[in-house]
Amino acid sequence: MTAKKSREQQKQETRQNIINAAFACLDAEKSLSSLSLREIARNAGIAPTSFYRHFKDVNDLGMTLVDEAGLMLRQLMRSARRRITKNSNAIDTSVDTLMEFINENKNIFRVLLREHTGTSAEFRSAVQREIQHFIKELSDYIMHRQKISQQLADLQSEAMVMIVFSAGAQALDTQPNQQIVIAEKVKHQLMFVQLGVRQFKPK
Amino acid sequence: MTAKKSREQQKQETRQNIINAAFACLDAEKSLSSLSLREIARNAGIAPTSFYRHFKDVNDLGMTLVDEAGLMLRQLMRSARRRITKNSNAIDTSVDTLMEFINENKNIFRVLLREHTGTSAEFRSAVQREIQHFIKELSDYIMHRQKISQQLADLQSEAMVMIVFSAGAQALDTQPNQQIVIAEKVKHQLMFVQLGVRQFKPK
DNA sequence: TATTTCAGCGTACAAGTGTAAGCTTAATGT
DNA sequence: ACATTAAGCTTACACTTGTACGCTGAAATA
Repeated sequence: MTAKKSREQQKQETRQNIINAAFACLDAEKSLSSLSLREIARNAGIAPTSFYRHFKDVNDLGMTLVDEAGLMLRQLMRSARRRITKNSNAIDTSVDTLMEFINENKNIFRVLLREHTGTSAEFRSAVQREIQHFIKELSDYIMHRQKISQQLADLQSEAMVMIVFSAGAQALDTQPNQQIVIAEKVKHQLMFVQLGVRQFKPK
Repeated sequence: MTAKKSREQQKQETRQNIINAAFACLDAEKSLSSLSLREIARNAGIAPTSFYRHFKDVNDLGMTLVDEAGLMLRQLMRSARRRITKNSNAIDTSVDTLMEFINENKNIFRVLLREHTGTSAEFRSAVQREIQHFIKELSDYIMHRQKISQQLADLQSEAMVMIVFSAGAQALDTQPNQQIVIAEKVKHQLMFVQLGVRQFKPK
């Protein structure tokens, strides 16, 4: 049986329904700016005007979605790093982890990719911030692992993230068998960057 | 005085007006999918329904815009390569040329960036095609210049283009003084890739 | 000169949008 | 026990959208 819900519990539940409905709507052919409040409400099973009880407007919801997506990505990184510390290749493990994430959370990754170059300056800078976090964490890891300067690690990290995200964008529109090809390609390209940095400032 | 125009001339002129109006509309906060036919018509100085005399729908116009934007980018590459062959650094010249282009044709570059991850699969693959052309031409140049295998040149070229485009995206939302920093950053990152490839397959 | 063609226009309509105003009803506070 | 609060609903309104239909007038063709 379903427990009786307090008012606050119920509200949080509805709020989460809205968020889930929005992520579900944000597929290959819907962006935050082309997503209507009514459409979200319909999918969340509430009346259009009830939306306002939870968010100021679609922009407000959008910021929440971006934050949530960014958070998931950072959590992913941590799990990937945990998988690495054995004797496995860091690049391979990271790429495989991210590719897996993208496939299992297509719409979440899509939000970040799409709004990164989207029509809302607010969303763009929010995504940019999330990506910077992503880069920063990788940079710290690289700096510690490869014993290079922070400046160099930042450059390497950013280059790598840009390459990986671009590959992710490709993967979103690609069948799983082709995705393996993309993953291999990316691993080589990341290797180039790593080797290049080592060469650039030897020891 | 204005010369009398033939019907065909007049039609082409109006068509071009529509294209120009559309590019003008596609600023920081308008994408092809959020751009309405009526808005374009308004800006082109024609009645909404007159639009149909020139394009089947906004999608049709969009494909034309993507093609045109891609063409400009390829022409740019050729001019950049012409500037290189002296004794200047290939990377520096290419980056500077592209950055210049982006600043002088913000909306044109924006269309490519935005529709690359946009909500229309048709646009996405059209932009992807244009980028592939871009990559291919750079790859040929690299292969010839650095005497490496085509496979390696393709990988290097793609990595470089992804890095440069990402930087371009950043530059679009950045003041000119900060753009110089971005340009310097990109040049280093491209150098990493170049050095890495050389290292990966020495000679 | 008479006929045909067709770019551009005005009108009209159905569908979808954001959101204001006010009601209902059940959980909460006193 | 009663009063208050607030999530969710229905209704309503002013807009914007794409596009079907039919007209006009001038250029092209015969």
